[in-house]
Amino acid sequence: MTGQVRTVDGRVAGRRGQETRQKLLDCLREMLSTSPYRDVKVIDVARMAGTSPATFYQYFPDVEGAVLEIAEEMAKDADTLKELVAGKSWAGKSGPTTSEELVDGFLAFWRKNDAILRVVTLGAAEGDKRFFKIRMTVLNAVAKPLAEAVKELQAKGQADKSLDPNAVAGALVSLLASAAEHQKAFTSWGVKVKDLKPNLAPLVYLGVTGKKPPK
Amino acid sequence: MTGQVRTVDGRVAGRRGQETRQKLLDCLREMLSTSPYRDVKVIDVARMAGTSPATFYQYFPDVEGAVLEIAEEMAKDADTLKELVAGKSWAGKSGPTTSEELVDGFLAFWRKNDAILRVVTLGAAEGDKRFFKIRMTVLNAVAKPLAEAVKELQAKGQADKSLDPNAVAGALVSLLASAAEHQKAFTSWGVKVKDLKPNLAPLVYLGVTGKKPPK
DNA sequence: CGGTAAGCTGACGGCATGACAGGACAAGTT
DNA sequence: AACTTGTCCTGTCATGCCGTCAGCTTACCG
Repeated sequence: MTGQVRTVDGRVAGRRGQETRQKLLDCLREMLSTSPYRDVKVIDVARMAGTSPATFYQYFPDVEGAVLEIAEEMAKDADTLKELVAGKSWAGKSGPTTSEELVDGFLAFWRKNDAILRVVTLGAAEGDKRFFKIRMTVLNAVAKPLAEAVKELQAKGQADKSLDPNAVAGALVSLLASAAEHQKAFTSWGVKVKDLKPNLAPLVYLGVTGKKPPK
Repeated sequence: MTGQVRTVDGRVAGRRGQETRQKLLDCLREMLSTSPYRDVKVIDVARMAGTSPATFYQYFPDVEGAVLEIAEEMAKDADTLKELVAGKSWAGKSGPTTSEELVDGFLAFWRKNDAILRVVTLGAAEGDKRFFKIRMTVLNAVAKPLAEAVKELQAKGQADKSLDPNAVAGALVSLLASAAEHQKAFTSWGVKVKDLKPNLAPLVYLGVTGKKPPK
């Protein structure tokens, strides 16, 4: 099914090898969250994992390759984000609740993976297709069901039909991603972290339904 | 007034020196837009500028230092973004126009400086205060006047007072920044680049005024 | 024309990269 | 216990970039 884990030179990795490999990934992850991406060196990761640079190169072609690995793992995890929107109702009083839970869940996910997402975001912005794809996987977990919700509301005549559902959903997800990545910016605008959710949620509701949230 | 340009070892740069310095900055800028940030090396920049690495280190402490220089230049330029919002009306038919011009102007600015902004965004996300400050300067050029506009509308009773004007303005600017940086994502959602403006503008209008744009 | 400061680079030690061959190790076989 | 086999790790090496310095060249000025 899933091809076995292999070393760069084609050998199949056994139990011990996979452990080392995993430890390297863990250390890299740790490294990414403590130092600037540009300064992450193979030798530091190897040292932290109690092994040598040569070992690192047995399992990964370079730092980027290992980062991609971590990112793909995270992308799988992003599947759980779907639940935040799929099957939820935007009608009546439950609408604002749906919106709040979406904002909350999304911010939590981003915060949990912020270091790796930073690198993914950069890679995607730089035009790297592999990183772009991973970023889309994460965003789509929310954007796709969100676009569906908008479509449904439009069909029922409860939302502005002149807007492209995909564009609206995409914009809202972009907003959430940006807000999550740069929470500090909001702090400097005088918006406390705990006020982020109550302020973003109405905007999401507004975007999806096109009308003010009911009190 | 503005302290003269100085080399790393304290000498004042003369005409010729400033030219070399500028050429290095130009080449670095070029480099940033063609290769991943992580792979930009001093030696490549120097080679492109027809000089030696040692010369680079005369004018800049490292790559990051030079990038900061470029970014600060751009931040000054961002002052023009203020005109997009300051003194503009959100009432009646002019509201949607204001919104469209804002989206258009902002996207254009971002596109023009996308390479350097990518790095600034990364630096800010990584917690580097210098990059964070520069990013805030750019965003504030739009966010500050936008927050003022929201405040005014709230005072006139034309907008929802339960929302924090700073939060709303910040969120909208974040949205624009994210959309600008990841236009490709929208393409992959089936939203063409030329459809970006007509789809983002109503959202901005909606966020600022809290109501649907008039036809 | 000589003095002074600016401007540039060759050269160097130091460190990261990336490849390889060979030794250590675990587990099963005879 | 000796042997075999395949996995796993590392010492070592060539290469290339980093960042610094001494020293050479160039420009300007009295």
